[in-house]
Amino acid sequence: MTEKELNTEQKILDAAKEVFQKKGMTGTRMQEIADKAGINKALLHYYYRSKEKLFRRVFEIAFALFIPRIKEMLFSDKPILEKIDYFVDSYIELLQKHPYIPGFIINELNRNPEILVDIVEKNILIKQDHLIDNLEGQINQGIERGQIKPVEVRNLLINILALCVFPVVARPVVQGILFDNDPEGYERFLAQRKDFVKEFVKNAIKP
Amino acid sequence: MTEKELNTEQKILDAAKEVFQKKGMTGTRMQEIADKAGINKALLHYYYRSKEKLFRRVFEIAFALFIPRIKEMLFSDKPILEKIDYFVDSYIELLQKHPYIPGFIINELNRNPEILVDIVEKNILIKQDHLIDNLEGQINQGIERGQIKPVEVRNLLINILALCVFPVVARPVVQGILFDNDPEGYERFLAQRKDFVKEFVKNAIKP
DNA sequence: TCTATTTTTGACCAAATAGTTAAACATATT
DNA sequence: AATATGTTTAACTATTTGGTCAAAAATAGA
Repeated sequence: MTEKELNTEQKILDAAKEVFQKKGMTGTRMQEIADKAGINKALLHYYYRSKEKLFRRVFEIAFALFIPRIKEMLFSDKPILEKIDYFVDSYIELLQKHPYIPGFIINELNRNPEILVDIVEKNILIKQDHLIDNLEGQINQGIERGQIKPVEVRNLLINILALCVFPVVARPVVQGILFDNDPEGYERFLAQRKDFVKEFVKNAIKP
Repeated sequence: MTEKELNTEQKILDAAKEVFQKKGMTGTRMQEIADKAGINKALLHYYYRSKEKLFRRVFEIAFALFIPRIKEMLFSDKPILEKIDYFVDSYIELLQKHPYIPGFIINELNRNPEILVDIVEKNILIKQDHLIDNLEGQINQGIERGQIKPVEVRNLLINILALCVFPVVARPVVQGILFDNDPEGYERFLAQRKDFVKEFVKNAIKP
């Protein structure tokens, strides 16, 4: 029945997310996913035909989760300084909710960059040219009005992303070396960082 | 003979570096390393006893490569602003020479954070407490002298690292989406970034 | 040159792993 | 109740994989 089918299908997908995102494509065993979902291994192949197919599904869902905020950053028409505040706040919040995903995406795309080609193909949002034109316009407006100093769009965008993503992705190293491997201490650090990042970026581009 | 032994041992290590750093521990096959080294698979086990041991060796060497610059950043006694310039320059240069290593380290530590414990144990440099005391002192000095605004050491340090490392680690995503998958374009972008990052950081902490 | 030691190899093994199949089970339809 | 359809399982297969071993080849020492 549809009710039950969706349940099992969803249970599999949830289990697959958990294992794939933590151990990566090559580090994941189908048996572990089956165990975590509480079902037989053959059922995995009944719903998703192969490991690769299941993996793609998980990857696409994970990737899509981080698209909307980027899209807002690029296309919404808040003034630039306001936009930075909003983006940093909501992106760091999202990252705290899904800390494994960025590392997962980065790692898997490094292993096989082709995955992105397929995704871009499916996603009209990021397929279009002139992706950054709108944001660039807003930045230029800010410059003309003397609100910020001249700054190249992509450099700025990447810097903001870097400041948000890096502490989550490199957590084991940073927590291990600079925080004496204390998870609670690192958690407090992350919570406090939102404001630091916002001020850091805005100061950096202040005229 | 020692001459030949070192040669084979080194050939294996070089091949192992290449494969492990690109495909990760779980994605690597011993056979592939043997092929790349041009030797029999059994020889791998003759020189390094197991996949795990060979992997550890590769990981430790890769990790150690990125220690000295961090050490300089923490312990040398240049004034803070000068130090930032020097660190960003030399770190980005190092990253361009070894673009696969940071992603490799981040990924493997995510898979198994225990690795870092062993490494810290072996490395007196990063084992010591009060790692950041010296840098903190220099920052406080800069603040007192009115050269920079008040800023928390770890936040600043992590921001600098983030700005250097992220564009290399997340290259497939960023190049794919913001640079139309053009490697040369991205290469030019990276080359030009050194100066942008230095100015960005120094502006961010300007009083 | 003869012998001992080290290096290298091909053949092999046991365990793990993605995927298959045929049958059992459950559910809906009539 | 009988049948058809969809779901789940246990058992199995073929292949891959890390690792071993005994013998061959190369090298060193006498």
